[in-house]
Amino acid sequence: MKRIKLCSADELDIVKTFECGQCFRWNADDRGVYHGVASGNYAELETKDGLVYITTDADESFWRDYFDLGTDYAEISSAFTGEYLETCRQFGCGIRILRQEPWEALCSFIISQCNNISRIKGIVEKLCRCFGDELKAGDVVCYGFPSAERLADLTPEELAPLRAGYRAEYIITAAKAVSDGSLDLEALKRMNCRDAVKELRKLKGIGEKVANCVVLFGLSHMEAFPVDVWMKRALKENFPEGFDPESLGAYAGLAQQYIFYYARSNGK
DNA sequence: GAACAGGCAACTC
DNA sequence: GAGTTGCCTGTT
Repeated sequence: MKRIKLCSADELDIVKTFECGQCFRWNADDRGVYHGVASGNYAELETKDGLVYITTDADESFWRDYFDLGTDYAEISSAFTGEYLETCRQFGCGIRILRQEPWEALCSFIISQCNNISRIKGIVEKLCRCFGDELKAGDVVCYGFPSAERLADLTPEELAPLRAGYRAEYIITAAKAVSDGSLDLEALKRMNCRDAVKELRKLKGIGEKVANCVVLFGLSHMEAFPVDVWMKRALKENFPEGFDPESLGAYAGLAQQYIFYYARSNGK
């Protein structure tokens, strides 16, 4: 593996980005180095002297895209005005909206429903170990996210060891739809956000919240605005007269992530 | 043992 | 259409 200087720590705060609830396969070791897998590529990230370094076999261009480094977040978030949004933006600065694999995002956010992060991570990890391809990067052995094709033929009984509960059925339903072509995730990327959400919601077990997470984190629709119980609470407290995400424009999803991260960290 | 958790579907009025 | 309930599992 090679070690590359990726970007400045201002552009990418690895702690905030990996801990803000958008992804489930990145974990820090006791030295603060994050280890993870994306699209079958293993990487380690660390911050040193204001710079982010990445150790990986994959191309730098892959990771630049994954971390959305071509987008100027300072510029696009200047549209988030008002005291509260500015506080959230400042608090969350350095968060990147990861451009995750569509299928991985769909499957992961199905698992996320009514679940806490550590349990979600545990289930996703077991899913990869049981059904994903083994990957080798240097001395490290890890597992890729299993394809929809691989999961489509499984029975709920075969997924039972994951302890995903009633979500197992939803995973299989989604895997079948993706593998038989009735749900074309790449096509959803090219659709507008609202239609993509509508398509995803046709699947059993995919509601408004999960669909919005999938389009934001897996399909790069930055205007998506997932609202869960934390967001509901935060918006109610700070915008008692109501709040319209469309007022935030094409990058509402970034604002959502700032608000969410602030709410989760402060309880407000 | 009961209540609850980053949600959804099915059912009620 | 707004409100209620069961659902797997794990934690408190």
